[in-house]
Amino acid sequence: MNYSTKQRTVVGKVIEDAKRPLTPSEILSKGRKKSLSLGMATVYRALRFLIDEGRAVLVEIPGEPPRYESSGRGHHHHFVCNSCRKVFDLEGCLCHVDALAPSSFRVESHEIILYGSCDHCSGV
Amino acid sequence: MNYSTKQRTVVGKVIEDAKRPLTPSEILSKGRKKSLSLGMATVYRALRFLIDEGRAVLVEIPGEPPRYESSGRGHHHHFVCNSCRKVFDLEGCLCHVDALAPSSFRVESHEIILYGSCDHCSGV
DNA sequence: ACATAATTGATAATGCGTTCTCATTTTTGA
DNA sequence: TCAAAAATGAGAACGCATTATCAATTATGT
Repeated sequence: MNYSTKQRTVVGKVIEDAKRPLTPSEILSKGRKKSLSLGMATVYRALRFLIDEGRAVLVEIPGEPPRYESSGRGHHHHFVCNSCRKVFDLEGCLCHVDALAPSSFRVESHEIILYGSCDHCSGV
Repeated sequence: MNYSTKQRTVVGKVIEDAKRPLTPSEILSKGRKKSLSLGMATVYRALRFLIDEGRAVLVEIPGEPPRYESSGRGHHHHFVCNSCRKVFDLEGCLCHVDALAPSSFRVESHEIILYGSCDHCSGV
């Protein structure tokens, strides 16, 4: 059970090498460059395994398709470029945002998402 | 063009009376209580008009269906209850979160979303 | 190398939210 | 009140991401 295959290795590498969260179809096309005739079903299956093993995490942005990134990047948040639609990792966090909730609410986690133009798109 | 109908009035009232962002199906069921045999297509059409007129705004939460709330509540953010899945408005904002982005990025807006248990669900 | 069990990939099927269709009803302005 | 234009609502159709199917391929342990 749970064989080690070329395809899963490729999907894992694509995610680890990426500097930003990727959509399943981005993972598919990057994986196909690294080699072989990778199928979409295999990408989804590999993602499930990677998440189960804790090697990848789901990154959800409102109005955007689900993306996946390597786990072990620590607590961080994301920047969405309104121009190229890419999602970037941000360093650090202002964790006292939890104080925004009324005291009768119990805060377990938070998300901060910035929107704007990335360096490439705003530099033009 | 653009008639004033009972159905649009009802959808507008449902959104204005709500203390939190509502999904289209929540709007449908609340609208049907207020009266009549409201249809889902009409809800979607009414939402389009309300948004075009600037009376309603779209609220998107990762992994959640789109919700709509009355505009004119000013700048604010949201709390998602992990238990009952309802979305609540939060007062205030820590707008210096924009500083999280690298200086080469141009920040245009931000979202802060807190997750946890609402007063009702955590009180049990 | 072998037998077994898991994986792959192309495609079909699914689920679900949203939009379209169109006959009927309602609003509007004259 | 009347004719024209718009809105309604039930259901069909659509788009799209994800999952299931299944024969063929590949990994695994002995």
